[in-house]
This record gives sequence, C-alpha cells and structure tokens, in this order.
Amino acid sequence: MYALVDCNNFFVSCERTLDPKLENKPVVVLSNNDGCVISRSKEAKDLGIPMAAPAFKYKELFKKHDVQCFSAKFELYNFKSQRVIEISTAYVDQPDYEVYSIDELFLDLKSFKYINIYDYCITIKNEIYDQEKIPVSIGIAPTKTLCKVANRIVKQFPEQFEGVYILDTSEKIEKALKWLNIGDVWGIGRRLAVKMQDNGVFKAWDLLQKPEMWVRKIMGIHGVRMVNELKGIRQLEIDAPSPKKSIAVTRSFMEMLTKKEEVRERVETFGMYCSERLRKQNTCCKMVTVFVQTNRFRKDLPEYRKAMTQILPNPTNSSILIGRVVNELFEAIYKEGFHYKRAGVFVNDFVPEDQRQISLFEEDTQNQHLPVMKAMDAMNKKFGKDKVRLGSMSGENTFGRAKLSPEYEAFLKNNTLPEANFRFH
DNA sequence: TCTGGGGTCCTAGGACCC
DNA sequence: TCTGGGGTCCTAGGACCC
Repeated sequence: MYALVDCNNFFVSCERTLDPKLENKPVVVLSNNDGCVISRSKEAKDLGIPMAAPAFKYKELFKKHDVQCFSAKFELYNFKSQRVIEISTAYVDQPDYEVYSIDELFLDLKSFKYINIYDYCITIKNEIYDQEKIPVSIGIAPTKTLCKVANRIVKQFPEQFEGVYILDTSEKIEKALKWLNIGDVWGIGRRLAVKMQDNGVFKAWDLLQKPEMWVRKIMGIHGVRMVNELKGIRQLEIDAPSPKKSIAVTRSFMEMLTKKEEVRERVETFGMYCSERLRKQNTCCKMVTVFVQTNRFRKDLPEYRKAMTQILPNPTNSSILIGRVVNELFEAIYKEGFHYKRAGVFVNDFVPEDQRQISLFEEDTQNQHLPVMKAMDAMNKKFGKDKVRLGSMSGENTFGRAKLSPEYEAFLKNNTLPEANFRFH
C-alpha cells in the first residue's frame, strides 16, 4: 500500500503556527503583489472564496467577514515543508517515499506486513501536529491515484475519519468511485472534465465503464493508465527525486513598466536567478528563452507579448554569459510604447557541469567564470540573497509584500532556511 | 486601480535519414 | 502513366499538476 500525506490548507496552516489566534477564523494567503488567493482555510472556503480568486474582487467579502489576508512567506512554507517531510519519512525505509509537492508526499508502506498501517499513520499524523502544529490528512490505498481519492474522502468527512482513511477492498473502492465526481479525479482538468460530461461520464465510476479504445482516443495514454490506477492496478511508481529539466523565473510587476531600462534590469535579474539555480544542481543549459508581455486584462491598452529563444554554442551556467544572452534576446523582442506587466526567463536542455560538449569553433569561457560564480554563491549563502550580484542588477524587487510581522522577523532570524527542493508536475 | 508562479508529460506534424 | 517504406529527432502546443 501507498500513503499520501497531505497538509491541510498548507500555507494558511503555516500562518497559524506563527499566530495561534488565527485558529477557527477565515484566513487566506495571497500570491505575489497580493494578487490572487493561493491558500484558504476551511472557514474561508465555506464563505465561497474560490481558489485563485483575484483579491480585489473579494475585498468587500473579506471586510464583511473579517477574513485575515497574508502575503505569501515562502521561506516559512519551505521550512515547514522540510520539517513535515523529515518527520514523515522517519517512519519508512530510506528510499520508500516521494516528495510530490511543497505540501504532499507519498510513502511506500511495503515493508509493513505485520503492523496495523492505519494506527501507524495515525501516529505519523499526530507527531506532525505535536511537533509542527501542521494538520495533515493521510489517504492509504494500493495506487497513487486511489490515495488521492482516499485523501479527498478524509477531508470531506472530517468527523468520521480523524485524518486517516484506508481505501483497500473492492467494495470500498466501488463505493468511492460512484461518489467521486469525474472532475475531481487526479489527472482530469477543466478541459477533460467538460469532454467527459459531454460523453455521459459524470462520476469516476462511469469512466471505468467506457471501452479502452474510447479512453485511449479521448485522453491518450494518460487515460489508460488512470483507469488502471482507479481499478487498483499500479501504473505509477514512487520515484526518487530527479534533477530538474527546466528552470523558470517569471514575475508580474506591481506597476506596469514603460521604461526600457527598467524592464531590462528585471530580465537580467531573472537570468541571474536561473543561473544560480543551475549551479545549485551542477548543470549547464544549452537554451535560454526570454519573454515580455503587457497586462492581458487591460483591454483598453495595446497588447503585446513576445518570446524568443537562443541556443547556446557552449553550455553554461555562468550568470555573466547567460546575462549576455538574455540581453541580446531582450533587445530583439522589446518594443517601445507598451506598458509591460510581466516578464520571465527560462533555461532548459541541461547537461551536467562536468560533461559539457564544447563547440569546435566558438570560444568557451565557462571554466574561467565558474570559480567566480561559485565564490559569489558561497558569499550569498553566508551573507544573504543578492548581497553579491552583477552590476546590472538593482537588487530590489518590483513586487509588493505586506509589512512583515514581528513573529515572522523572529522566525527568519532564528532559523537556517532550507533550499526549496521539490519536484513539480 | 487591482488578476501568481513553477513545473512535467504527451502528441502531432515536419524535417531529415537511409 | 507510373512516384516506397520505415525510422528518428525536434518542436510547438496542449493538457495536467500544485
């Protein structure tokens, strides 16, 4: 059996660890620029605040019900996430887990043939709460997809299950799938949900009644795997962490930017962050993409969006070399006369730092840069983010964050903050 | 006025090879 | 008039996830 440990409304729960008075009150956490709702407490969900709701549209509701709003504090969430992972994984053999996202991890319970896994998971749940004050739900089932279903059941019926539910017998599975809406199946997004309903598939169970050819045609290979997983036939394994295949740094700006030099400074900074993250995993990239765009919601202003990619003659992770490319691409796509709202840099096509294929004809300076770069990284690690940086960076952010509470300042001071270390899907 | 950010995988079609 | 067959690799776009 697998178990899925999932933190309940994780970012809000983290806020509550700093301020216990937030317990039982409606609380939301907002994205950068305080733009969208990205985490909601149960009380906030009950008020009808949807996920990803633009904050400005709900101002009245927030005020009326005294909803507590917080800017995102990702240092805190990463820290708490690490703690939850450490506690959970101490209960299984070493490679038998997969960190799925910042607030979820799968455990492989294969080594526990003789103990009561339900009780065991109750213990895990309780220890996470006792030590970190983070409430979690645990769904146990033979496949990952069914773990997701079990987890949903736990959250839906809190008074019945005390945070843990096992979905094991075929009777329970059938009952669960006849209850579960098709759009709530892991892997069915908005588009597919509509397509399913058009074809008379409303519950997860209905999908199992469709012929495989139909599933293959509508959903591709994903669908076939999904059906098997729902039947209890394992298709998805617990995976060891793998290096990233692409890195992106993108931001919306608090205010629209109209000066070329301001936008340039931003994309150069994003390029630097990409380079730092490449060095952190000891890889070089062979491709760099830069994009800029105006505010897509402002129909009264002229719209412009453009991206451009360059393939590098020699793989690199030097901030200087990547910065140079970013600058060239920026020059090629930037157009005067627009109000820019968002920009970003992507890097991909990675090779390990020590396995670079060098072009015969292009000069390669990566190795001259590397010692300087590593020294820079070491100093920033010691003294703080962006303390040492390239001259092209202002070192300032253009996105807003509410004033930090004294509790949070104290938290930042007292903890060595871990690096984010998550796979995204 | 105000609308996030960072990932993965699959597929279809085109270019190219022998 | 007649115009093969099979394979790989790359890319863009679409779908999904948290």
